[in-house]
Amino acid sequence: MNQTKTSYHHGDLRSSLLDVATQLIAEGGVDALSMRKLADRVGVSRTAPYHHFTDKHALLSALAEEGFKAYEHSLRETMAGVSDPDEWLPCFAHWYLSFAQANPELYNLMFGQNVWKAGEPTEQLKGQAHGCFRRYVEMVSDWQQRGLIANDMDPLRFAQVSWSTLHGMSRLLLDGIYVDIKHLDEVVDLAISMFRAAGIKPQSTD
Amino acid sequence: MNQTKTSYHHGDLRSSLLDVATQLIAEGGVDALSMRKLADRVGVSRTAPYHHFTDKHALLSALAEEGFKAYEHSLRETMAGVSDPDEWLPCFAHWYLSFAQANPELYNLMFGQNVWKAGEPTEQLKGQAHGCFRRYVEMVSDWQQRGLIANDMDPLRFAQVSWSTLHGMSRLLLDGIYVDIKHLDEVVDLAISMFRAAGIKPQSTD
DNA sequence: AAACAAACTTGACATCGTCAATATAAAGCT
DNA sequence: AGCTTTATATTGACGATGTCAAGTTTGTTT
Repeated sequence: MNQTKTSYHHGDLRSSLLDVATQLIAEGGVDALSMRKLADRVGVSRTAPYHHFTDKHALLSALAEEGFKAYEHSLRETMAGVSDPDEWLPCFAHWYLSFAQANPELYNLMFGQNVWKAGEPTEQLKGQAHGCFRRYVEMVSDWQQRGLIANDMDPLRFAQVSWSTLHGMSRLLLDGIYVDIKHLDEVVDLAISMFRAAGIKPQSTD
Repeated sequence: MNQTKTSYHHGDLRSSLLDVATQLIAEGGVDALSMRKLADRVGVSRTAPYHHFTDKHALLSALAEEGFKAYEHSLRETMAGVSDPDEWLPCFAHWYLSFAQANPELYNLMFGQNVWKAGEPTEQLKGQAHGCFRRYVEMVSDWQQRGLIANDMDPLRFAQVSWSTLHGMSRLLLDGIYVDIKHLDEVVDLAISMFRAAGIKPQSTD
């Protein structure tokens, strides 16, 4: 499993880099990842990684891509185990926050400025992220057709708002602004009930 | 207005540093702010800033604190101009996103990992942030008493969820994940209607 | 005037991302 | 087989960064 690294050519540097990078990030956050330390850990010279990633930014993007794959895989696996349609929405919401909590650094990478703002995001990455979101919109449409949420809303808009809610909660949590993790489930539950109530008109006067 | 800087002692370094730092950040983001460049720009040696801020982190925290003051000031000013209670909630929501958009780098600082995760946040900063949130919870309570939103919800929980929504939208926008700024108002409007519908039970079978 | 503390400076160090030039190994062609 | 090309890895170097340590200048207190 480990690299033999007796020869000049490593043989499988690219994936080794990604592995060790994940490990380094898990140990001390994204800031703890430096190209030099990474190369050192893999057992290769400082600049060797640059033959596989043009940039540090490119490396991070690649990690984010893997994150999106893990995201979809985990999502699919979780949802597959839920047969009761009434549980789909709450299940998704709770799963989303669990995922963020379980992979905080990965989540940061996937949705952080690191990858999206500084230096244009890869086409591949953009595609993957958009794919994730598009699939979510489809889920929303499905929920609407099944009457789980109001169907007089633009599914895209509803997806945008609800995603924002989950993303915002995740961020507040991961960034350490929201320290009160004990009542997280309650917060998520209220969010879910708000999603369900969406589209219902409050009893108006006319 | 500009520093005279003929003497050895600057006289008002601390605030000059904050001013120029704000300027530098406005020019090229937080990443464009380096202690050395900052000192240089102010016309002082590299390490002079360290007599006023123990850390780069401390500097950023101080900036974030100013951000929170600006936040409250802007909020107060905006809300003061709205007499119709029905407009309070939508007004707040739209204002929130305007603020984030108008001061992207400041917003990043106020709610970003820079200040909250890496290196413990100052007590002062924590106090200010919590104060902001506490006041928001009070606003929510007020809305409930006026019947603008359902009053059978824990105001704290509602505040947490709605803040998450607004924060999440802001982040997606600022981080460049949400590119479609054209329809932002529509998204905010749906969020508002969801806030209003919250607490109302969907017509159930029993 | 002397002592002290605050504000500021220069010098230095380790770390970082990354370019250029070079060396080595593997693969392809004749 | 040898020769060439291409992919891969290395060392050296540069400029930038955050920040410590030791010294210098100024203002303040006694």
